[in-house]
Amino acid sequence: MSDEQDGLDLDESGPGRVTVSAAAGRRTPRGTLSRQVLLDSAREIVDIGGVTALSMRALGARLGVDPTAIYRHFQNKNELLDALADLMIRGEGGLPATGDPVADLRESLRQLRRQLLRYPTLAPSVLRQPPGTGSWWDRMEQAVGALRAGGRSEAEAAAVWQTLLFFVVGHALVEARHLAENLATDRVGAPMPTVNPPRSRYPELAAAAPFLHADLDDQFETGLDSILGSR
Amino acid sequence: MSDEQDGLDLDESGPGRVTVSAAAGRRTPRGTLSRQVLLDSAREIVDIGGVTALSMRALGARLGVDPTAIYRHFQNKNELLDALADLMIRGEGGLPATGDPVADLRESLRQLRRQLLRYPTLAPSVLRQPPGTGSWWDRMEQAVGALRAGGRSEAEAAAVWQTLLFFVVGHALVEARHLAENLATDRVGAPMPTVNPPRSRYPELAAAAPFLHADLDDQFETGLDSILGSR
DNA sequence: ACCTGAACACCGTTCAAGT
DNA sequence: ACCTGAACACCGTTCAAGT
Repeated sequence: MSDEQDGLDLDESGPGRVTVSAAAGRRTPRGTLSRQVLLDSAREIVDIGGVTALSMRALGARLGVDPTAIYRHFQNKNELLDALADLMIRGEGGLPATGDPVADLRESLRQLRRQLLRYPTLAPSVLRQPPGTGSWWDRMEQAVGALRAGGRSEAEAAAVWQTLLFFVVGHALVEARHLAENLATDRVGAPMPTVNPPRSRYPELAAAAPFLHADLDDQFETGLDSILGSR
Repeated sequence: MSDEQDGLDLDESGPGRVTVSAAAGRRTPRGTLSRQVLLDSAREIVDIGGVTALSMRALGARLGVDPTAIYRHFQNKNELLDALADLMIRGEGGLPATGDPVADLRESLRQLRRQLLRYPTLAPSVLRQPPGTGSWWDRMEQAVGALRAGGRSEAEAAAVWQTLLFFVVGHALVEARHLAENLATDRVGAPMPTVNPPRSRYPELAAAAPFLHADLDDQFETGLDSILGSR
C-alpha cells in the first residue's frame, strides 16, 4: 500500500508514476496517422494508466511517431481529451429503445455510468462538456421525451435532466475512487470503509453512517428514484 | 476573444498563460513560513489565476521563498490542494441555524454553492474529498438531521445527501463555465447561449431548449425542490 | 531547524528543416 | 503533405549543502 495521495484522476503520481509506452521500437509509416488511430491509442493509454499517463509524448512513443506529429490532427491536448469524452458520452451500441420511455431513460443512465466506471479518470472531461453540447443531444432527446411523457413541463424536464446528469457523474466519481482504493489495498469487493465521526458531536451522522456506503448499485438506483420521484 | 479551449479549471493555458507572482522582490524572513501563510497565498493565486496558476514555483515566488521550502509544511502539492478544498467545504462564518432544519439545509447548500462560484477552479478538488471525509461532517450532520426530521429513513437520508452534494457541485461547475465564457466575451449578465439542435431530429430537445439555460438561480432552487421532493 | 540551489525527469507547444 | 528534431518555457520533487 502506498502512502501517496491519488488525484481526482486516480493515477499514480510522483516517483512511482505509471508509464505506458510499449511499442517504442516500431515506427508507424507515413500517412497512417489519423484522428481514429490517435484516439484508439489514446484510449488504450487511459485504460492502462489513467488520464495522467496520457501525454503527447507518451502517445507519440506508443505509435512510434514524433509527439509533435499529433498536432496535425488535433489542435492541442484539450481537443484530444474532448474527443475522448465525446466517445464516452455517445457510448457504443446505441441507446436502449424498448418502448417504455422511463425504462429507457434509466437504462441510458446506467449505460453512461458503466462507461464512466470503465474510464473513471475521464469523468472530469465528460463533466466539462456542458449539458447543451452536441455530444449529449441523443441522450438528452430521449431523457426529455421520457420526462415529458411522465407529465412534466418542458422547464421541469430540463431541470431534472441536469440533476440526473450531475448525479450520475458524481456517483461514478465516488465509486471509481472506491474501486481504485480497493485495488490498491488488494481488497477488491470489500465494503467501503465506514465513516466514523465522533458520535457525541455527530449523532445523526453516526446513525446514518452505515448506510452511506451501502452497496453502490443499490444506492445508484435509489438516487435515480429520488430524482425521478418514483419513490 | 481567444480561440483556445478552457480546461475544467477555466484557466488560460498555452501561450497566453496567466501568471501570478507579484512579490518576486521581497524575501520572507526565516521562520515566518507556515501552513496558514502558505494557504493564504495559495488562495490568492487561485483567486487571480485559477488553480492552474498555482504551482509550487509560483507560490514560492509570491512569498519570496524557494519553492522547495513549501515541502516543509505540505508533503506535496496534492496535500496543499486538499487543504484548500477543505476551506471551501467548511466555509466561513458557520452554518445557518434558524431552527427550521429544512430551511437551514437549503441555506447550507446555497452557501456551498456561493463558495464554489467564488473559487470555481477548486470544484474538482472539492468533489475529490469523498462524502465521508471529516471536512464534510458538520454540513452532513445538519443535512442528515434535516432529512430525518422530514420523515426519511437513515438509508434514504444518506442517499439524498449524496445526491444533493453531486447536484450542487455539478451545477456550480456548469454555472462557473457560463460566467467564465461571458467574462471572456464581455457579455457579463447575458443569457446563456441557447442550445440549438436540429428540430427535425431532436423535437423534444428543441422544445425544452429555451428552458435549459433559464436563470441559474431559479434552476438551482428547482433542482433542490426536485431532489428534496417539495415540488 | 529551516531554507537554498542544483539537479532529475518530466511536461505542452512552436517552428524551421527534412523527406 | 506530412513528419522530425531541436528548442522554449515550463512542471513536481529529491537531496546535499548552507545558515
